[in-house]
Amino acid sequence: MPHAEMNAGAGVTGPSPWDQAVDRIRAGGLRWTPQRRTLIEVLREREGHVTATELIARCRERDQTTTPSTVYRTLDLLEDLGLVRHGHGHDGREEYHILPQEVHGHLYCVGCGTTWELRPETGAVIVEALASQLGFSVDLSHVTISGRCAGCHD
Amino acid sequence: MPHAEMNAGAGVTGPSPWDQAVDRIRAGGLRWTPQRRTLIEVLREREGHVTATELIARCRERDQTTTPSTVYRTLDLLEDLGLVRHGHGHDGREEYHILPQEVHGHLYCVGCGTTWELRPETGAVIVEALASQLGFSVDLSHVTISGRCAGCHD
DNA sequence: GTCCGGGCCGCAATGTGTTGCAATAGCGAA
DNA sequence: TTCGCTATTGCAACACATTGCGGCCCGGAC
Repeated sequence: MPHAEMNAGAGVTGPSPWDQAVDRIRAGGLRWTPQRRTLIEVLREREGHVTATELIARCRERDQTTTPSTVYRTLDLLEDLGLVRHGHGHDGREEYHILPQEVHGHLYCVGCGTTWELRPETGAVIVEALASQLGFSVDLSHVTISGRCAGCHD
Repeated sequence: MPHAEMNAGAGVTGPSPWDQAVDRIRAGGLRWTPQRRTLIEVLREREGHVTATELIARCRERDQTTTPSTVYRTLDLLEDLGLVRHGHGHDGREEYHILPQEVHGHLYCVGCGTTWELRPETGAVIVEALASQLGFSVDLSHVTISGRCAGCHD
């Protein structure tokens, strides 16, 4: 029985990290469950940022019996594997960054409500400033900076 | 009947902003209530950062009947008056900054759990970087940056 | 001193995130 | 294939934050 996922394009650029998820999970003596499968299916269809609430809703579309606690715990697990990262949006709600190819911070505009990713070179300025002045090593992935974007100056 | 608060040291450095709170509130047609009095008494004993939860607990020490909703609404009111500012801590919980003399961001160390205020000159670097590169004007008061402090590098 | 209007309080309900616990079920071993 | 260990689930309860609403009481008017 052919199964599309079994030969997921393992090209020169590398296979989708999600394809390794099953093995990575099992490698730690952890288990591959339907609930985890559902969440990962949802995640691989999306990119960028998602709120926990949205993920729960999408999982429930596929599996009515999805419970929040399971989703949160699975997300914790995936974060340990580096497949997602969580941060807090401008209002303090949990936000998950899917497949962070590179660690980045976020900007939130209180004017238009948009969220942008912080460009690496801009983030670097912040990281370096704090490192040199205070010896503080920033974890950019957890940073959301509020303010007003260029188009929203009152 | 002498009342200590009536002549609170209005010296050259200016009276405590809290002393003006009553008038500021009344000036807007708003009311001076026992609940608001309790919260302000709690606030004036503290400085720096407090979580909403802690404030509620301290209010309850003085007044068993304190309810969360009242505290949150009073804090909103005080924020309008500029007496407090709220932000989100590293874990997304509400944190209130008492009497922000100057707007400042925060650093949180995931190693030791300490929170520091961001020195103005360091904050300025961040503000300027984002302003010049992206035209984004940062509201530092709402920023909490996570990472590891100098003493916690694994 | 009393009245009256509207701001405010406390309750209750909702949404979001977290945790303890008993029962379930994945998966390696026999 | 069956067994057994234990990771994981789902429930329930809790914690924090927020909001709507009926009734209360602050404070100015008389």
